[in-house]
Amino acid sequence: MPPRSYVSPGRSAAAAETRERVIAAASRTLREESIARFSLDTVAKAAGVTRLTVYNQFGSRRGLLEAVFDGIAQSGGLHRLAETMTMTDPRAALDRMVEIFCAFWSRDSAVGGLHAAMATDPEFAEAISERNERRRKLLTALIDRLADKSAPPRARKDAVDLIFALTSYPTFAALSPGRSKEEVCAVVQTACHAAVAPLQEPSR
Amino acid sequence: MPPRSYVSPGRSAAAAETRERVIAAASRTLREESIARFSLDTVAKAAGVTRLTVYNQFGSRRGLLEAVFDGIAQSGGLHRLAETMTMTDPRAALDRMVEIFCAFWSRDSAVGGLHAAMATDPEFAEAISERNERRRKLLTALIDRLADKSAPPRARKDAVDLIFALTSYPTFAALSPGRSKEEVCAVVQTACHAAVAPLQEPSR
DNA sequence: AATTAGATATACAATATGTATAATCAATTC
DNA sequence: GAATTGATTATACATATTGTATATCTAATT
Repeated sequence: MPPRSYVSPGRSAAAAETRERVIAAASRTLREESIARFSLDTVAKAAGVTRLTVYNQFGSRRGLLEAVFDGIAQSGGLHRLAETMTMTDPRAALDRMVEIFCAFWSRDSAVGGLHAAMATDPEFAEAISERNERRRKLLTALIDRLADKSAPPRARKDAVDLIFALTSYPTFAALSPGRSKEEVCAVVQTACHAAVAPLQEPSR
Repeated sequence: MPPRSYVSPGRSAAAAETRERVIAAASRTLREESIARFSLDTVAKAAGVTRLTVYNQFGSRRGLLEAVFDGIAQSGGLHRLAETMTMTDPRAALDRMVEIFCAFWSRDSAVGGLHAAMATDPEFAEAISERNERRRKLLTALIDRLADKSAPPRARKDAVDLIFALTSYPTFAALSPGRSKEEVCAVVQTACHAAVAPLQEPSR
C-alpha cells in the first residue's frame, strides 16, 4: 500500500507564510536585540510559533540564520550589481558598486548581527562567504576592465582585495558612527579611486 | 579579633604562575581551536587546573578573555607606538604605525578568536574598544601633524577613520590570505598614503 | 601548631541547542 | 463524509555551557 502523495497548494502556502513570519521575527530580533540574545526560543515566541516549528522549517540555528541572510540579500538591492556590468564607464561602475553595497549594509541593521554570528559559527561563516564569492568575481571583472594593459596581475590583485575589504561590512560599520550613509559612501568611493589609480597611471 | 593579614610572597607567586598558565592555555585554545570550542572547561583542562580556579582568578569568561588580550597586547609590541610620536617625519611615522599594527595582528593568531568573542559579547567588545581608544588618539595626533593648515577638520576626520579602519584587524584578516605579513603591510601602507594625500595637496 | 590564601570537590541553577515520540488540527483525497 | 496526510504542537530527554554556593584540602605563613 503505497502512501498517496499530497501536493497541497494551500497547505504549503500556509507553511511558507509561517516560514516568512519566522524569518521576519528573526530579523527583528537581530535588529533590536543583540546577537547574544538571539535564541531560537526568543525568535519562536516573537513569531508566535513553537521552537520545534523553527527546527521543522530551518533544521538548525544555522539554517535559520542563512535564511535570514538570503532574505536580506533578496530585498537588499544586491541584484542591481548586475547592471554595473553593462555600464560603459568602469569607473562609474565602481562608484555604483560601492553605492549599492553601502545601501545594502545600511538597509537592514540585522546584517550586523549576522556578521557577529559568522564570528562564532565557522560553518555559517563559510556559507556566507560562498555567497559573497560572486561579489569578488564581479569586482575582479570590473578591475580588469578598468586597468591598463600594462598593469601587472599583482597590482590588480592588490586592488581587488583592497576594494573588497573597503566595501565589506566591517569597514562600513567602522565608518558609520557620526556619518550618514551617503557620507560613508563618499569616503569609501574616494578610497577606492585611490586604490585603482596606480592601475591607470603605471608610469607615475 | 581581626584576622591577621598575610602578604604571602611565595604563595602569590604560585598563584601568578597558575594565572599565567591559564592565560597561556586560553591563548593556545584560541589559536588552535576556534572560538566556538572556547569553553572554560576546555581551557581549565588544558591548563591542568579546575574550572573553578579559572573563576577564582578571572571572575568570568569575559575576565579571562580580557586577560588574554592584555597579555597579547603586552608582548605584541604595541608599546613601540610611543616611538612614532618622536619621529620627525610624520609620513615615516605613519608607515611605522602601520608596520607595528601588522606585526601585532600577525604575531598571535589568537587575536582572531578575540575579535570573534567581541562579536558575541558586547561588554567585552566595549572593554577592548576602550583599550583601542589610545590607538585612535595617537592616529589623530599624527594626522594633525601631517596635514596642511588649510586642511578642513572634516577631511582630517575622514582620514583618521579611514586609516583606523585600514589598520584594523578585519582589514588585516581580509588581506592576509595569499600574502605574507610584509606584503599585507605594504598594501595597507600604500592605501594609507592615498588616504592622507588630499590633506597635503588641498589645491588639487 | 594555628591560621590563611589558593585550589579543589561536589552540587546546584539557569539557559541553550538539538533529538525523539506521540498528539493535534486543518487541508486534501477518496 | 471518512480516511489520510503534512505541518504544527506538546512533552520529554540528552548534552553543553556559564555561573554560584558550600565545604574540604593543601601548602605557605605566622
